[in-house]
Amino acid sequence: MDNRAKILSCALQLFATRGYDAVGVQEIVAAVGIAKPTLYHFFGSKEGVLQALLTEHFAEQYERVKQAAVYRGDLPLTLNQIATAYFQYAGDHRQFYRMQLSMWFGPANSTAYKAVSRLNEKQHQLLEDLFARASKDHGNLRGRQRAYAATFLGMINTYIGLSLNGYADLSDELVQQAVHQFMHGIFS
Amino acid sequence: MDNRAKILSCALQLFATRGYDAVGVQEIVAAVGIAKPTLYHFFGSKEGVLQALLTEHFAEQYERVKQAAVYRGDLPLTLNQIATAYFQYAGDHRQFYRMQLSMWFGPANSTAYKAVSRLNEKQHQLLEDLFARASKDHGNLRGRQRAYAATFLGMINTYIGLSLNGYADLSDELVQQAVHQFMHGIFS
DNA sequence: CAATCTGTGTACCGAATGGTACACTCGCGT
DNA sequence: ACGCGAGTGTACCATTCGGTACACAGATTG
Repeated sequence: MDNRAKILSCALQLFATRGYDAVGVQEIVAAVGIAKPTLYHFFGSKEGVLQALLTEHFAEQYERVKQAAVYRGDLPLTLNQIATAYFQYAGDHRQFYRMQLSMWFGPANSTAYKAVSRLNEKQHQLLEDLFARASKDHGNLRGRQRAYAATFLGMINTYIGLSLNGYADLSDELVQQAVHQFMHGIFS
Repeated sequence: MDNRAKILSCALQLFATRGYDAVGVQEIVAAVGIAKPTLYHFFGSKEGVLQALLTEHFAEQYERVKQAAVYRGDLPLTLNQIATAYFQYAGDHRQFYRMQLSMWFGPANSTAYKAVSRLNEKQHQLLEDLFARASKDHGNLRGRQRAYAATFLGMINTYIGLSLNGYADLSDELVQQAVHQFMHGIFS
C-alpha cells in the first residue's frame, strides 16, 4: 500500500471515530508515519483528503444502489433490492458508512456536511426518480416523491445506524419487514 | 438576559449550525460580546458550556417524555403520546434538537457524543422499561425491548431530522401513522 | 551523463486554539 | 465605611492549527 492509500485509510479511521473537525492534519500524518508535506503533495489540503475519501468510496456505493434501483413495475421488490444494497454496502464498509452518516446528520454549516451534501443529493435524486416512475403504476403521488425518498432513505440510514451501534442486525428479514412497513405507511 | 444565559444561547446556536469541534471559545465570546474569562468564570471550560447546555435543556425534554410514557395498558396510545411529546419538544426547541441529533449520530469517540450518550441512555431506558412493562399485555417480547426501544427512538429521530430539513412536517397524522407503522412492524 | 519529475523529510510560518494570571468594578451584607 | 465575593476586561501563556519553502533522494528519460 503506497502512502496515498495509507493516508486515506488512516484519515477514514480517524474521521469516522472522532470526527472531521476534531482530527488535525498533524495527527493523520503521525498515524501514517509520514511528514506533513507528503499529505499536502497528494491532496493539497485537509479538505482535499476528505473529498478524495468521499468521491472514491461513494462511487462504488452509488453504483450498487443504482443497479438495485431499476424499476420493473414492482415497487416493493425494487425497494427491497435498494435496501439490501445499502445494508450490504454498509456492512462491507462500516467505517466509511459511519463517517458518511455522522456527516449527513451533522450541522448544516459544517465543512463535512457541505462535502457530503452533493452525494446525498445524488442518492436522493435516484430514489425520487424511482418513486416518480412508480407513481404511474401506484396512482398519483401528488408530489410526494420527495418526501417518500427522504423517508425511505432516512429509514434505511436509521437501521444502519442502529446496526453500527449494535442495536440491530441487518438481516434479510429486517429488509422485508422494513420495506413492508414502508409500503404499508404509504398506502393507508 | 444575563451573560451566563447569553453565552448558553450563543453557544447553542453556533454548536447547532457549525458543530462543537468547529466552534472556538473565542468565537463564542465574540458573538456574545464579552471577554473569555467571563465564559470560564461560569463554565470552567468549553466542554462545561456544552454540559450545561445539555443538562439544562434536556431536563425539560425528559420530563415531557416521562409524563407521556406512563403505561396504562394501551401501548399504541402511550407510543402516540411519546411521539407527540418528542415532536412537540423538537418543534419548540429546534436548535437544541438539531444539536442533540447531530451529536447522537456523531462519531462515537468525539467529545460531543460522549456528552450526549448519558442523556440518550436515559431516554433509551425509559422506552425499554415501557416495552418491558407492556410485554405482559402484548406477549413475551423475548428480550426485544432493547431493540424496540432503539428502533422507536430511531424512527422518531428520523422524522424529526426530516422535519428540521424541510422534508416533512410533524403533524398529528404523522404521529398516528408512524406509531401504527411501528406496531404493525412488531406484530407481523 | 545530465535533466527532470515524483515523492519525501526538515524546518518553519502566521494565526488560532483552549486556558489563565491578575487587576479591577460593582453590589451586598455588616 | 468596610470588606468580600461575584463578575468582567486586559494581556498573556503554551500548544496546536492548517499550510509552505526548500532541499534532496531516487527513478525515469533524453
